[in-house]
Amino acid sequence: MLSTDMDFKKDASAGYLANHMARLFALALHDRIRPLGLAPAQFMTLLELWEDDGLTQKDLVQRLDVEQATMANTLKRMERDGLITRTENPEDRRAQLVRLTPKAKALQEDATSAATGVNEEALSALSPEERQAFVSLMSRVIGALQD
Amino acid sequence: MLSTDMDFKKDASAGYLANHMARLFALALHDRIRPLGLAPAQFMTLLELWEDDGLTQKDLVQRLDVEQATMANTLKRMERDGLITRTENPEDRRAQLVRLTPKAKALQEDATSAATGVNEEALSALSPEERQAFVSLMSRVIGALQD
DNA sequence: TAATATTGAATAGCCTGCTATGCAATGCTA
DNA sequence: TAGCATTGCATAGCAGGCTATTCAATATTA
Repeated sequence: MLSTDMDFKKDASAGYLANHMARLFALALHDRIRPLGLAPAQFMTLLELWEDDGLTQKDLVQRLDVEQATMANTLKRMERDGLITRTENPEDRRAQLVRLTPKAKALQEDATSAATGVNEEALSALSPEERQAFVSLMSRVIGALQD
Repeated sequence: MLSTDMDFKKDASAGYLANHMARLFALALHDRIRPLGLAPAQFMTLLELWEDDGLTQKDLVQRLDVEQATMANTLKRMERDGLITRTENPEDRRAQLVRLTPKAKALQEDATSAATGVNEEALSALSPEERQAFVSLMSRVIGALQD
């Protein structure tokens, strides 16, 4: 009996595994940062703003590689939740500067250690060399998919 | 200057990379199967039904590791799109048997080769040994996150 | 400089995750 | 067997992806 493309084994498929793994990561992160009043996409956005407060929506779109509409919705929820404010941009009246509230600044330590905890849990079964290799392989696959 | 958890580098974070990679996989798959009238979650569901037609919703939930409500919505869209029908289960009137339409059966070859193409594109920069290692590492990380 | 092109954001609409509820069918047990 | 617990699904509501569209502000250029 010939083997064809129709024999598709999801448990050996990189795409299937990537999706499953990402869902589990998101769930684990969600569990840990929910007590802080944060959702995963908000955390990712905060990572950039903790580093550089006062970015524009466009800056965030480029740094996080999501669509502009996705970021617009995330920022709307973050504004609703008191994590950011938007202030006028003196250089361009179309764009606004996204600024962290004191509440958002205060979350940095707890949120980053929650995320570090998720990574440690996920990688707990891997040796240091394997962890390094895993991150490197994912980066290369991301590169290949971005062409 | 002390290094703390507050120095969180997203490009070295397994969770961030997993999310980014999964989004790129999903986009690539979506592009390739859109002409077939399929969306990614529908394809995943079809993979199980091509293998075993006549599963229940509960079977699909267990095999694909998604929540029951998620699968209920996916099946609703698949029924709307003429990919499945639901027939009475003689053994349990609560559950129905999900059956493929001829249309869905006819998509198997094209859809699986589209997915195979995405995997090949994604892994194109990796050696055969690296591809093997990558799949194995993802499986182990999934296992660690499932506890 | 007036007309046109580009750019930054907002909005609408869809898919796919999730949690929380509720309901009907089935199973168990006192 | 009557009552309670469990199970299979549907639905509501939300987050966060996406595309497509629109609008106002800015930039370019004829």
